[in-house]
Amino acid sequence: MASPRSGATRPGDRRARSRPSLQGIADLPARDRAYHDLRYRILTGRLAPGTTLLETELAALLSLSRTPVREATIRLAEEGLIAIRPRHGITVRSLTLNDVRDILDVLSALEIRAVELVARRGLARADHDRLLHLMDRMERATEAGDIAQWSEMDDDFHSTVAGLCGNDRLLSTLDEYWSQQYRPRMMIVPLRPKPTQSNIEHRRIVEALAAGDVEAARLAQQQHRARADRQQLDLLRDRLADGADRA
Amino acid sequence: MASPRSGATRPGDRRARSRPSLQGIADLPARDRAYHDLRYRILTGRLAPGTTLLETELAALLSLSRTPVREATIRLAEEGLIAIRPRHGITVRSLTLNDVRDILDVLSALEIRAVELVARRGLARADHDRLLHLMDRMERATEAGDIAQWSEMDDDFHSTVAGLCGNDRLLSTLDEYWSQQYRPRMMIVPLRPKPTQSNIEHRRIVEALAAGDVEAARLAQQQHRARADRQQLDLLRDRLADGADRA
DNA sequence: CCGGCGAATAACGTATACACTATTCATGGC
DNA sequence: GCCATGAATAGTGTATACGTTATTCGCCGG
Repeated sequence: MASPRSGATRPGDRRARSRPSLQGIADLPARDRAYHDLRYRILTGRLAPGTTLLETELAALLSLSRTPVREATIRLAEEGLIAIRPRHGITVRSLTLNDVRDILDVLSALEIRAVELVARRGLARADHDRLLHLMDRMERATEAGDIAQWSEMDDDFHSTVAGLCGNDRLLSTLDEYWSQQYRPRMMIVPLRPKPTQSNIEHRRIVEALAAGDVEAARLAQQQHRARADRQQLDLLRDRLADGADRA
Repeated sequence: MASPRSGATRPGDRRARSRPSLQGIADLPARDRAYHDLRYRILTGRLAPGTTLLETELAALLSLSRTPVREATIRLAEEGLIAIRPRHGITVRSLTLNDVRDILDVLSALEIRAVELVARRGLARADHDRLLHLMDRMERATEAGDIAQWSEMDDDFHSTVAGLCGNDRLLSTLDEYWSQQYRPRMMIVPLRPKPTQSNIEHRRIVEALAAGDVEAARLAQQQHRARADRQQLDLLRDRLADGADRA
């Protein structure tokens, strides 16, 4: 990513919301392999929230020495995925409902700004077509009741839009917060009702973008996120009601 | 900071926009001392933009071994203050006008969200009084033509407001971006005209906060930042016109 | 039986050592 | 004279070693 950050995130990836993956990290330095490997395990639940490991144990797990593992964990801690408590271990952070709310509050603010920037820059024909195509597919998935696939495409949609904003720092921070809400977001996929409202709102957003109407785009995105975030928090509350109070 | 980040930023500091300082870092671990020391030197210009040093040289400069210095530089690179180019050195980042624009675009989006949150939470009497007091002093400084002091209080004002938002992650990210624009902001202080318009806008913001009017607060903050950022970029462009094209 | 004090231990923070590789400089060929 | 090729070099990435200190466990006293 041509971002201000140093450590390569994923080579040649210009989009926020990179779905967890280990593609193409084989020849990266050990520190970056450790970072991506751990991030992947955390986001996919292979390292469950609450899991606590010592530096030495993590190093053994990854077959590395403590040095690159330390550097990776510092980065992951900065990004909010783990908590480092010296002599108590490195813990995969679990999130309370309030944590998720805070994360979404930042995420949505950033995404709104991204959409404003896209509207200001204008939408190229190819990008517009791509979004229209995506929305068609999302609507078909909705009718077919395939919420899981819809959810993936929803990520893709917002990621694609944000990716057009032209502000790498914004994308970088967006990606950081997106990572933080990835697990809770996945948790509630099976609970989602048919996202007909989201589909409508997506159309409104793209229309505003195509028209280059910054204010309309801001409003559409803001309302979309406000409603979607409220729904996500509600579903998460239900989900957390049976079980622990953390995700 | 009771933030998601691991490395102590400044012990017991609950505000964003911590003015560069080395208070109370004496007994922190070497890695954190290195981080704060370098950050301080960069923000205050003691390490000028473009300065390039090798890991070994930095370690010697700080009288530490490479390990804690490396960990500090990784963090500073993540925060956008330095660029690490292996075998070419660690360079204090200099910013183009476009960089500053990108930074301000993120910063203002975050600050707008912070203000919305404050409005939603409501303004305690003590905080309201404090802001009123600050605004009085800023207006007196304006009349007295003491722009430098006004600028400091302006930081204080926005920092205080943001600090009331109740979202530590937001504050953390806000602080990161605030650091990035600190130097360019300082550069143009001597060029600023009397900030009478800002003073008026501050009153509007606080009124909306006191009324708990989220939408009015958002609008007031948005307009304030849009105008102030535009002014800052204009002044910076002038400033950069005579000299290099980077800050 | 519980609580506090102290020694043992082990985890971490930092320093250092080592090996790899990118860069540079010099030499030789074109 | 310039470019390319190779060896020298030095900076970094990683491993490891070491010292400090927080935590834990056991023992003793209350």
